[in-house]
Amino acid sequence: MIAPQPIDILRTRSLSSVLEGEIERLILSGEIAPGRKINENQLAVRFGTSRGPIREALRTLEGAGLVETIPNRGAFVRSMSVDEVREIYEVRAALFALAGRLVAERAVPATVEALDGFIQRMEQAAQAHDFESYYPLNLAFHACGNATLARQYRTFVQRLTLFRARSLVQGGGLNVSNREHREMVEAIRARDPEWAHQAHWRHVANSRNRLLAVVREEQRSSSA
Amino acid sequence: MIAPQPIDILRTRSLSSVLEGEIERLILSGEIAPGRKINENQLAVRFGTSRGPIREALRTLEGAGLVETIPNRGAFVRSMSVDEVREIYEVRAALFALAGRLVAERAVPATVEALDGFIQRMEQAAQAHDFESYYPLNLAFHACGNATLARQYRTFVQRLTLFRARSLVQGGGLNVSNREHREMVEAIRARDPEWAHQAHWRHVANSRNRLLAVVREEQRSSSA
DNA sequence: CGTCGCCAGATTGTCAACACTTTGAGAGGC
DNA sequence: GCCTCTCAAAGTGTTGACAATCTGGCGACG
Repeated sequence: MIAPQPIDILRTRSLSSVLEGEIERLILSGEIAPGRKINENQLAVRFGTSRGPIREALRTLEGAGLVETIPNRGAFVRSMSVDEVREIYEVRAALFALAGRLVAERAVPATVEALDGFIQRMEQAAQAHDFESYYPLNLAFHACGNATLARQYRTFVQRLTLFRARSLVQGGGLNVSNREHREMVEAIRARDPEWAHQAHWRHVANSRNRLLAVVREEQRSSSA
Repeated sequence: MIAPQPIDILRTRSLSSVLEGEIERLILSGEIAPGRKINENQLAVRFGTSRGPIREALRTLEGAGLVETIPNRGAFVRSMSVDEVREIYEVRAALFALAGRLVAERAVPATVEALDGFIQRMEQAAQAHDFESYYPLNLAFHACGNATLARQYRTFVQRLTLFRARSLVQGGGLNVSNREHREMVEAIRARDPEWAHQAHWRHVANSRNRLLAVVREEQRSSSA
């Protein structure tokens, strides 16, 4: 794979867009915890730039729902309440189900093959590492022929990592049943949009339930 | 109606957020046509500010999908292709259907009453003026109990106004069948989530078909 | 006559400085 | 001792200026 960096990186990427990715990484990795304040000056000296591009990057991240700004107080990493997580899962289920439906309608044999191969590797691997964000992004969404949908879905999944129990969101994938995966692929192979829709929807709903169950369990044990 | 401007407008709103709304208006009203370049300096002198806040506002609008920026070339009003419109309608249908489902699950009698009253006024009025964006925003979405969904849906509907045949998007509402409206409310009143889901989905799908039909008609007559 | 290279104007990207707001600590009064 | 007021430090909001890049037209050359 050839890196298209030497020219492009400075040609197509302005400083603020690079900073956007960099700050996003700081947030998603948890280096700046949810609820914490984001100091513009601090970031400016850290990245060796002025505050201008940083402010622009923060504005973009605000639109993506990763950051919340309070006038004259500054920017804060958004902290997700359980209710908000529930809301996001609702929307996510609808979007994922739509993707499943579209793939089932439009899938070519190569698509089904790719999905099959992926599922096999999934089942071989003991750890379904980060399946939640990997599977839909790289396969179903690339194949569904709706770039708008793919982009939208991405931001929603991103927001979930802001949930205070971040490890839970990713760790929840470990419990994911391979049966659900297989059913989704099966529905796509059968080119049954309605089935695919429901299978994908249920998968997200189940993921949500698994997560919320862990959260409840955690709360109970911490209050006990 | 009392204007809460004197204090609030400068207290809670930073200059860039005001500019964001102002530029958004310029774009949605068509004063700056899709595809046209947005000159930062020009806007700066027009609003009597510097370019900083304007650049921030443009970054926000870029995230909302109303503006597209090309490095070292500047910002352009996004122009929607027919394919993109089709994509947006697909996502919009899924989101609207979700709203319908949620309202049907959670509606209290007052909600159904409000919907009923609205439909009656709708049928009395000869012109279903701007129903497309009014109905869902003010009623279904406020009632569905998912603020994230409401916000998301709003940006999608906004983008549609960027479609070159903007008048079509709004004018399309004039042809809307009252039967579809009534069915949606009926499904909600019956508290039948699945029915509401499908009714809302079909409504958007039909809207899309009506719009695309007009577009095709337009193309045929212009090429003939 | 068409093409290429070059230059000036316009515009964006970035920076450093200024103005205003918030915050937190300490002095003073009750 | 507790509350309030004042004030300085920190940080955000905004500005104007500078550097880098793009655009369009002019002239030279093949």
